Amino acid sequence: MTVVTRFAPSPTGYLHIGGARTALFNWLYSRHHGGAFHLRIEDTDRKRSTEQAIAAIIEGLAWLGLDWDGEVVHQFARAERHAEVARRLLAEGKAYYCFCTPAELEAMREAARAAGKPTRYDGRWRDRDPAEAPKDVAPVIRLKAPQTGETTVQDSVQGEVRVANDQLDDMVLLRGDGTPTYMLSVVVDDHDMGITQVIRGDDHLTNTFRQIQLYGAMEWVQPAFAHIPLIHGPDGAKLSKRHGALGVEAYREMGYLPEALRNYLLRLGWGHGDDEIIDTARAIALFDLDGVGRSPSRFDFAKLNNLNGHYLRLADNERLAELVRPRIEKRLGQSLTAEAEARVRAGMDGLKARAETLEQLADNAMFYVRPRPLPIEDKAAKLLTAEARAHLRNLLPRLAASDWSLAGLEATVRDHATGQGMKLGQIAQPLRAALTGSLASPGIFEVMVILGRAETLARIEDLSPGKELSSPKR
RNA sequence: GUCCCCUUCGUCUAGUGGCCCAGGACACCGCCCUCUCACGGCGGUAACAGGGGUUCAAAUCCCCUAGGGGACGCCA
Repeated sequence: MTVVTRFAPSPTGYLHIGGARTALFNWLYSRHHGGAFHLRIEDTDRKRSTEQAIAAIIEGLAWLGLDWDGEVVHQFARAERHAEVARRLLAEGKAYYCFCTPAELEAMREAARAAGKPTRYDGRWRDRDPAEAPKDVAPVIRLKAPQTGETTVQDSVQGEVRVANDQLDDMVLLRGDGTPTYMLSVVVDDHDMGITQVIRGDDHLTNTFRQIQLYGAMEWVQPAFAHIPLIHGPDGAKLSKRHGALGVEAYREMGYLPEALRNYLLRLGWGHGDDEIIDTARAIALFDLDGVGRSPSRFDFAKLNNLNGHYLRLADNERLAELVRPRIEKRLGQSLTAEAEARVRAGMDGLKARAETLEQLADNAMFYVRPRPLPIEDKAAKLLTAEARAHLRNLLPRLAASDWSLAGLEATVRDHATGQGMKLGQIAQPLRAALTGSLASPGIFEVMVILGRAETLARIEDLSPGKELSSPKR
């Protein structure tokens, strides 16, 4: 049987990180099995669904590189089909009208809770004559669910889970205004779309029992289910905006690469032996449901950062230059000159080796593009004592005459240091402070080569007596 | 409250009765490399929630307790 999966978010907000992982697992599963992956927007809640949310979900998936097959299915557009199923159930006596008002239901739940009983609908209209119906209440249609026996889910992740049918009440299929509920819509759509494997968050596990009852009533074959554990925040509580429940676009803004996020999300809740670094091609080859764990996992930025650093080092320099340019320009407050941009490109190998995110990459690249006089960080300024500056001034004529290459500059500076009875570090560090304004940077000879002779000499001359140190603008 | 699920280093996980006085990765700490910072290499600290069983043998099977999570809508 061909595998067909789907990702079915409700467009009431951004594509959050848990949804992204659910989408990834569905995508990987279908790709692994050579099947299809569909995107269905569950917009049956008209009040909360927005176009912006739909756009955010689609953009998020596209950025993550998760492509779907066929057209996007908008659930609400299929409302008439869903209603038709409800009416059929009604005609077959497998569903019934319920004339309870919301207030009445609320009172019912209130009373049950107070009595310490489960807060379920009591089925008061299940066998009642509709002739007794109040005239001013638009009825809902409820499923006449089995009241004895039990319902079992064979879950590909959680195993066999069973619940007594008397724990489940008669769910609403069609609302008073004639629109279908989520429970009805998912089942009908999953059936009509030929979904073979439903992979979704664990929070849907208990819904599954009711959905299985609906499959039973319609005499449809049910798909296989896989409920993956939820993602929690660093403190173990449900993921909230505080920790990592941000939209994927937020991760994009923080400077993460989609391939890094994919790898991170894959390993969150899924494992394959000792493998950690798994690119997408390998993920497709390896992914299967038996590798999915059963317990919730916590979101850990430290690990994401590490992984992102790994993929940053692997990334193409041209691509990184494009990605980092707007971040640099934002810091600079103006567009990059062609010369500045050329420096960033030339220095990319050295820069990307020292960054974990594009934001850090941009921070670290600033010394290449800032106009003179270069702002000097406090710690770097402290290193530029009068004595250190004197050493740098003495070096000036030799630099002016040096061969301007990695090897040539190193030879020049080493020779100078030795001549002064100093270690290389004693001159290299002040040099670094003067040229980058910082105590940490790419190799100093690489920096000099990329900066060029004129700029290098000028930055050193900026430190001459009488010239004030420029402090960093924050 | 009712029902369901989960529980191995701080975190993500490997482990499906003997190969485990528990392996890998991130983080952390040392050392090496070294012009700094990273990278890389080497080493270290650190876990089977607790208690009962079953078995020659349990992280692995069973029961109980505790803790955590999820679901109980005319939301999805």
